[in-house]
Amino acid sequence: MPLLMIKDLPRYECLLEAAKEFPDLDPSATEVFLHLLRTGDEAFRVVEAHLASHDITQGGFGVLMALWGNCRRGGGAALSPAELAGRTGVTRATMTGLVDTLERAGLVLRAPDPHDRRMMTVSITPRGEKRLRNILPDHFRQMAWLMAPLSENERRTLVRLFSKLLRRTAEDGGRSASEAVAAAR
Amino acid sequence: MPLLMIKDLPRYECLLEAAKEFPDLDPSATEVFLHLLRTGDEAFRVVEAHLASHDITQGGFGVLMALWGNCRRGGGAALSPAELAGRTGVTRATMTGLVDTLERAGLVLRAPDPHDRRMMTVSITPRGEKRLRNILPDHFRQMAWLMAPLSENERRTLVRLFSKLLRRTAEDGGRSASEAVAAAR
DNA sequence: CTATTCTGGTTAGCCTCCTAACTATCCGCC
DNA sequence: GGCGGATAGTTAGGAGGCTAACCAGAATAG
Repeated sequence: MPLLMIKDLPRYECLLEAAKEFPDLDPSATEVFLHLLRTGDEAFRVVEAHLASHDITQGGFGVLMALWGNCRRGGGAALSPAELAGRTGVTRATMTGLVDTLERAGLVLRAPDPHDRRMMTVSITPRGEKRLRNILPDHFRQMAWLMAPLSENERRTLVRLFSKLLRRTAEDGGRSASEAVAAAR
Repeated sequence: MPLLMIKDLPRYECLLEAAKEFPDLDPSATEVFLHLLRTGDEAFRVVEAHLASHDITQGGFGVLMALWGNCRRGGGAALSPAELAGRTGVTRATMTGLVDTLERAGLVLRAPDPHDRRMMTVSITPRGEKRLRNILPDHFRQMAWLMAPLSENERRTLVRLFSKLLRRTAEDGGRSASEAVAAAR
């Protein structure tokens, strides 16, 4: 999510002033929105840099985690590309490319599904699992380091507020947020 | 920031269990981290979709906002690509491509700098400004809609906690977070 | 049992983003 | 005044993301 808007977040007074010209501008909403995107982006870049030092991308890491997690919780050792795409929030076409890359690196294996000849199964290789176990401890430490400034109470608060926002984006099923905004006029 | 980890955030009990195997895993830190990335991603996608309906990308929008904002606050009507790259948090190489696209669409104009022949100046065209004024009201409404579930108090809290996290990622100047993590072992 | 429709994976083409290298220009220093 | 280092913009090459279109196989309708 690089390049969200501007790197230096505007001061609140600037937002108040801009709101005079744009009556639709809600200063506090804008401020928290910009902070959210900026903070998410920063956190994302930190872990992305860490993963890059282990020669793996965010996308590849997500796929490996999905496979490994599924395996560990007894869901079977393999998943179809469509299932992986659904779990990682990416299109099937993108998943093809990700699995290509991972397969080239020997971290993952593609095999035809014996029951349905349209389907493939993707499974993590021992090498992929080893790579993952190599990355994870640092990865966890990094998340802990990033969140260290927050007390347990503050963390609970954040999760609660995030959940509120996630319900917002998830709500109104087929109706997109744009439509909802348009309808509110 | 698409594909951050997994679409369905793990339940807290799962994190507690995983922490038994990985002593470095801080369950509450992991939980808030995942929620942060997920929420940021959702919010990002919402506005991205809205901007796409106006035939503009996040990157292009950021550039236009930087130019327009700079102009409005009396900083002059034009900025150099390097300056734009700095403000939007993108590399100079990326900015070349973004300005290319915007120039093709007639929203922006490139001109040589009269004082320094290495430099270019990028300025927003009337058409670009018109496009922006066309987008902004909906854009502001969208941010307000997304943040509507939060009270003013909750918004203040969020901004305060985000600021804490931003200080964390910005701190330790040259030293990267990875190194800090490594040093903490 | 055939025809239509649906579904899974891939391909093609585009955009954004990156790093690394290159070119042109400016600047400071001897 | 000229030479080396810094700086601005671009180019080249790669990866990830998307949509749209395609093809093979499966499911369903009649």
